[in-house]
Amino acid sequence: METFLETVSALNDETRIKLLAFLNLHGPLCVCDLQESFGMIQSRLSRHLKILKEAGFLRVDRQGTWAYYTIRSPLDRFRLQALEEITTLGIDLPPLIKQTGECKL
Amino acid sequence: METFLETVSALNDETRIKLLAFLNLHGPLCVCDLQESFGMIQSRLSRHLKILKEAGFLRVDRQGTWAYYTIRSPLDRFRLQALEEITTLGIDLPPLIKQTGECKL
DNA sequence: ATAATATATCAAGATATATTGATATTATGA
DNA sequence: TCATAATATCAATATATCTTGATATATTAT
Repeated sequence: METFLETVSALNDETRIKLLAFLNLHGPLCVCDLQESFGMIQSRLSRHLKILKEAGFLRVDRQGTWAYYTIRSPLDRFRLQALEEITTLGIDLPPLIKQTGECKL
Repeated sequence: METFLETVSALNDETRIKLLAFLNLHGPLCVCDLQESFGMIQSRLSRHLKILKEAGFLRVDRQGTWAYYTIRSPLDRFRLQALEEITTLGIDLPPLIKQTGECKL
């Protein structure tokens, strides 16, 4: 119950649904890439990414000061089903803006 | 997106998860049966049932003053997956207290 | 029509969640 | 060590959601 509610609660936000769809599409991205792509302030992104991570959807890999977020693999059954559902929604996502090398936002 | 969010939002509450599990187990029940079984006040139940109904999980059949709520059938894919997930959670539910004939709460 | 029952809705207060701007943390490089 | 860049966290405010008690609606029986 606890876990299910945490999963569902994490999904209960448009921003986070878009982040899941976007990361599912574009693989590991650092916060500043997402910041650029979504035109969203950093603290807001960090918060949502943390919620998705703690709910078991995302994995973080740190490389220096960068934090690369990815869809966690393997996802358990229900989280995977939710993600699959999200991919069928035809959500329109912003274009990917990826920093090459340094970020300097 | 709209629909998905409504579905997820409906699932984002412990009371509603229990109601889904309970109705899935015990078939059509009227509000006063649920009221007795859960020891919950009527306005609270009505509200949660309405949310579940509007999110596509429940169907209501009116017979006189009674309103019988059931899991809607067929459920679409994701809602069904969510319900199946709920049934695997081993949630402990109250015993069913069913009114025979008149209700008179 | 009136009374009684089942359910729905509303208003108010309580609690949770989201957003923003500011500050803290951590790692890198000069 | 100091400065800078990337990320995380915090405090304040705004917004949404839940709960309760009161009231409204609708149906049945008298």
